[in-house]
Amino acid sequence: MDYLNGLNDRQREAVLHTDGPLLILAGAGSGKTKVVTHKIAYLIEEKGIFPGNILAITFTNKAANELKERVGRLLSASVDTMWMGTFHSICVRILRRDIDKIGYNRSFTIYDRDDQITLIKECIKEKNLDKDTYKESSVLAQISKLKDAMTDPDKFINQNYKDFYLRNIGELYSLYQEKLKQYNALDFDDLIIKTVQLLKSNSDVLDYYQRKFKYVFVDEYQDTNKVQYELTILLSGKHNNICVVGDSDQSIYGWRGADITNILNFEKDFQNSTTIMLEQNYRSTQNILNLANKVIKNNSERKDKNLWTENHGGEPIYYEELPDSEDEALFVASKIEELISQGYSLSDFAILYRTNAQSRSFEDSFIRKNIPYKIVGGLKFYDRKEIKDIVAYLKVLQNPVDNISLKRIINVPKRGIGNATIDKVEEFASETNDSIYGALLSLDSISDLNGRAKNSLKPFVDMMNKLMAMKEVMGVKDFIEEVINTTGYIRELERENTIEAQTRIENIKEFISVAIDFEMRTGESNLEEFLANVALLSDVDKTSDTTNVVTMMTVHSAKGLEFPAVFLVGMEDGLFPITRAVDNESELEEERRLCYVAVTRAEKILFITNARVRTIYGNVNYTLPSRFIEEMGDAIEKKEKKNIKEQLVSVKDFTTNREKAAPRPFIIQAQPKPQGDKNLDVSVGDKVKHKKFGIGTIVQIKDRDNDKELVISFDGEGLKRLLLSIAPIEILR
DNA sequence: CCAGGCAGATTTTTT
DNA sequence: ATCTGCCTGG
Repeated sequence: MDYLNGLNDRQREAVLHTDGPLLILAGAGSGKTKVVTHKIAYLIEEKGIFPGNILAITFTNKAANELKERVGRLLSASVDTMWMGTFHSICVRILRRDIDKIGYNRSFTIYDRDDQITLIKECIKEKNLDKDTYKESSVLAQISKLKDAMTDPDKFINQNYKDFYLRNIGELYSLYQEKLKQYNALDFDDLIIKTVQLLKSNSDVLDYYQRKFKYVFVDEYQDTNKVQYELTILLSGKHNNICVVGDSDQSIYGWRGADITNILNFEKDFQNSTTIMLEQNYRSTQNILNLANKVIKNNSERKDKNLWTENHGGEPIYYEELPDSEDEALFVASKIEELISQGYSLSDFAILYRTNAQSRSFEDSFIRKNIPYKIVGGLKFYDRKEIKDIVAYLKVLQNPVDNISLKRIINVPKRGIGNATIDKVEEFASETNDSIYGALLSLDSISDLNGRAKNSLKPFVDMMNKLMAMKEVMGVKDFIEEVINTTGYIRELERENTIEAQTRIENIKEFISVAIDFEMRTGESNLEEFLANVALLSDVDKTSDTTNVVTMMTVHSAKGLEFPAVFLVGMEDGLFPITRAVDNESELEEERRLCYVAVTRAEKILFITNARVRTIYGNVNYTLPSRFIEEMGDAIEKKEKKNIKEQLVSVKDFTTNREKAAPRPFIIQAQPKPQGDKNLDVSVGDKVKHKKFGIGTIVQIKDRDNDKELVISFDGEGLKRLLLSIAPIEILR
């Protein structure tokens, strides 16, 4: 088979350049996945490289699986021995083999964001620090930054000895790491850092991997951070056949420590490197590309490049300004219906927004219009309480010294083990330098505990011991079922007998099918592997491939994906770009890159919308269109604003005194409304008289554009939802 | 020990 | 607006 078929000159050059460092600057939609798959196939088939000598690092597991599948389709040989995965999953694989060489136990647990928060809370409490001054998320962010810079706690404390606040951050960092170690747990950052440490301190391990990985690929290189960069250098160090692919215009993870200079300095960092630019786009129409180019040109810190395509023209870019987010959602829903009647299918559409919270109004309108959809990210399956609980059980059973998980489930379902009891056990544990579970094993020697507490604890310990024994002889799926039965978790939910409990049970069943899936897919039935798999899933990975539905997600999640028709919604200053980026040039540039990513997801049709009024935290904000819309200029087709609700219910009186938007800085709090014909000054509790419903009491008031939506409880009629402007009511006062 | 009620924060993006 | 965590009374 000819692996060069169907490639353009540049792509071909990239495939053929196999030896030495190679940087592929791949614009959006320029066929980089094609290049990588063909290149790997070429290496294996034409150059006789063993798949086991190839390492490919991608941004999500889904991307890794796709890559593997696509390479597999090009080849006759099996690709199973090839290493493909995210930085995190690759590192877990390396660490499972050899982490004992740096003093951890190989059955380590991976802590996700929630576990991290619980852990840092524990640290803040233990150090007696004020939890308002040391907010968990902010402390964690700082720790993560320090880890990324490979600054160790002691060094940081010494550097900042005179600064009370920073010194405490350092102390917290130190304690946090200590506890992680004690609980035999690693957070996301640690997975990579510990791998780097392992490789640096054990030359035989390093040597093994350096020999093994003759060819190393890194995708989305613009979003790698410093530690990942270092790891890349270590792994590819011997053969030096490192091929990185990326696009600096699509670097959108700066806030997470991604370091754009990794890609900008590639040529300096790697001797004798070659750079290939892929600028021909195969995804989008000329109109879409023009728009994208026009926006990204406003960034000053970038290498100039220009995407071009042979798909001339195309549909114009549609732009629509709507009164509020509800209208925006209805507009999108009805446009989708319209396009479907023209032959599009549901899976062709994506709705992209800046923040997860925006999905709500779209969900509402889609449910109303009966359009099937799925949401990527946001309210995540794996974040549900019941799933976290089960996972916590599994984590403890696999790694009993994991105090964080143990404390989560020791009294779930309720078994009469209260906080006072747990505190006493924990105290005993720390005095004897043991884990909580270790302390529980010698229950009788904890003198502080009264008989009742011991009577509650004893059955728990026996149960856990029994489960640990069973774990050794059972497959993951069977074992999970055993856990939910033995612990009484399901029984408790069944007893509750509420709709909510029913949903939780469904979710647990879903989780079991995840386990079945895992066993089938990997042929593994090992709990450790399963847990690592669950912990390292990205949002994109976690979303089931429901086929024919509309997709909703944040722009971040959309990276690397493409859709025939894209709705880029909520394009308002203060939302996109987000407020905190508005007065910071480099953050604003990242927002602009984000906008660029959003626009370039579209193949054929792109709609851009914004809402004049957006409700945040339940209060009304007047907004201005995003500055990015200004920058798009004549590349978009601007139309007069339309009010869908006005078409449905004709509101005549309020079209004349439309509020003027406030001047920048853009989002301001709603002012008291000017009074119209009717007395707009109503409040909850006021009595009203309705022509048909009679006397009622206002129980709720919501701002609606220039109007107010009232919820009124009428005597004998129940609750009614009415618009103040048009409802035939008078206020009785 | 626990359930239910209230006050307060929360929302940028995530492996 | 919704969720979380803390406090109080049983």
